[in-house]
Amino acid sequence: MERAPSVVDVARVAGVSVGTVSNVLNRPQVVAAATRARVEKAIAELGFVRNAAARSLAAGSSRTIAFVAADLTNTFFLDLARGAEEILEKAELNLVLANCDSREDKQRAYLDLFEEERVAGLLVAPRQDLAGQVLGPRARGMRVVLLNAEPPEPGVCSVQTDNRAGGYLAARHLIELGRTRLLFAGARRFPAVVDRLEGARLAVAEAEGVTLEYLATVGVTTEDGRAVAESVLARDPAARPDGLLAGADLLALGVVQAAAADGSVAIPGDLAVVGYDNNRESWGSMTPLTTLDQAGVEMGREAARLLLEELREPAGHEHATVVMEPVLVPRASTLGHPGG
Amino acid sequence: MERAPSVVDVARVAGVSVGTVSNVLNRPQVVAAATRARVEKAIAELGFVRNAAARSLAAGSSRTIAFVAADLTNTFFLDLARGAEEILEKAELNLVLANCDSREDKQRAYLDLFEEERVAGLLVAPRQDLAGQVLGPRARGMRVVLLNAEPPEPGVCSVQTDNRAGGYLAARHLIELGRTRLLFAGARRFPAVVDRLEGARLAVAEAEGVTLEYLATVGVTTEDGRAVAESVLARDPAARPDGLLAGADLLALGVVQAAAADGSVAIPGDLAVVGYDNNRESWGSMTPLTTLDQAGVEMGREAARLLLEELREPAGHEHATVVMEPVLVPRASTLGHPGG
DNA sequence: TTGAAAGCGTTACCAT
DNA sequence: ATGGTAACGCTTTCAA
Repeated sequence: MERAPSVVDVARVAGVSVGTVSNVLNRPQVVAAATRARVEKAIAELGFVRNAAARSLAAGSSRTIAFVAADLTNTFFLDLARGAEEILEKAELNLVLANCDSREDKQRAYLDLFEEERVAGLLVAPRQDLAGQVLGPRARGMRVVLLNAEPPEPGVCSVQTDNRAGGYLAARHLIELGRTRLLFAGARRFPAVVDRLEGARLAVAEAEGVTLEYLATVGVTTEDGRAVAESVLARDPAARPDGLLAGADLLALGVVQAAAADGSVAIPGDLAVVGYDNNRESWGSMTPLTTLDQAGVEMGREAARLLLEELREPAGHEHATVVMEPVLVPRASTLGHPGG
Repeated sequence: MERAPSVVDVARVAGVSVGTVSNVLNRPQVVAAATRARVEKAIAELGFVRNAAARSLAAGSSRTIAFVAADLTNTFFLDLARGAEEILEKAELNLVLANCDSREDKQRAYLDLFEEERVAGLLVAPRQDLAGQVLGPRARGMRVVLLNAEPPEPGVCSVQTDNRAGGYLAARHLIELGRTRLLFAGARRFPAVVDRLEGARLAVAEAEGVTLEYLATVGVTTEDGRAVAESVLARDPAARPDGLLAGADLLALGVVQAAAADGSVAIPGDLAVVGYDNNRESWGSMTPLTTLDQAGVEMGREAARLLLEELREPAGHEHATVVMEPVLVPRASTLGHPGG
């Protein structure tokens, strides 16, 4: 356990030069079969493992991509990671993950870390109000693709979903079900939430006799959802909404849970609820949630493709913003029980 | 964007030697305030960012720890990561994550990757039947601590939960509620599941007139749970169990979902269900799940502490196996509705 | 307190 | 097809 064996040890044991060892490692075709065998034998005997640090230092480039995610507990982010991994794997690139836990300081720290590590590229699904943090690394030459966030300035690739369309679809769905008093709950500090609200407004404007109200929440957690339910339940029954658009699934889940616990508001009977995210964490919901699916895996794939493109042609690369359409997944929280 | 500025650029601009630059980076106390200021100014001007590869190559040690997880979609693993991060952060160590998606090849690949990267240490929460994969890296001198898995051989630290105790607690809980026909469902290829079953057997042996039956499943997913429900529903009502011990929460969740969809078996009325994991993904369950919580965050902390210890005293380090006690979290799937 | 120079383990290039 | 050698960017002696 002295010191890990290096290429020079391998070279010595195999009776060849270090250049040849490097060749069997990187361009096996150019080395004679017999020599290659000797080198491979030496590698096995010594238990030699390449030193990636030395490698990327000498080669001037790393083979790993980092994915910095705002919150990995939301399965949407993990779907993004999976999609990206799938594409990167084919390009023989590795993907490592970092979880920022929705904390500004962690996001900053991980971005710094990966910049120091000179990873080949950065996939960043930031806390939406903190997308600007990628500007520094970008300016210093890092390749970065943003996911699920508005590019803070042109010239950075991104993959987003059309949140306005999502909001529109959600509202339309409720309107088509005959709901007329809609309530949108969410935290305006998230740009995505603002867009969804706008989309919902659009759908309401197109309809006759439908109203839309906005209820501000602190965040978009289950707890925030319970607060929304409380606020709704506190109202005179006649003044209650009959359709709820939640800024996120967890928020919707909180509402559904609290409503069930209280018992005086039936879902979807009295109140139809639409979430957003298709977060697996809410899949087990008492009343399966109608939601907007953002096709996370496909977004991740797309982001990885964009990044690969930028890596391959650093020069003639067109910065693109890919916008994907969310799709409505109707379930019991608006449709009622499967049997009915 | 030519070439990133290096310490020698900084040194030139600041009018000092590279050694001095390195000193302000690593041992700021030893350099005169004035010089330090000049260097810091140069660093800011140039937008210098340390190269971690060069750093760990020269210093012979990295400042990052990798966490290789079998399946990050299970929030338990993310809790482990959080706990570890909390401790490592204080030691100025970074934590990067890798998701193996329960795939043997990915787990292998990530272990290889991090060994090549010469990370300072490895935290591995493997697929339980693949804990042996850490043996290679260990033998070559990597510091590794296993989480949630039996050490494949003595001499490797690990943090586990007492699965027998968990199984025992789960069964005892059902027995105390008066259930007498217990069914344990799970996949025996997971050592943890086997232990839980054993624990359950123990509790049953202590009780009068209680029977325990084992039902093999393919895995421990929601889908497997639905299959379990199907199998139970196919039986003559008199031959059905009245208490179910599931090998994991998702499995339990599937049972609950399928039972609700069918409607002929009330939970917990006809069948009380206990899960295992306290997986957040099942928190929204129609019937909140009674489960065993494994204190993931604390396990993560403990693993990180063990790893730090091993890093600090490579020599006189005692390999430890820390076993933590799971705690029963009783909820509606065994107790019935909160109001009743 | 600062400078000079020797590595760290690999790749890449130029000879051979 | 193979060998020799100069980088890569940093840390770490050791002297001054």
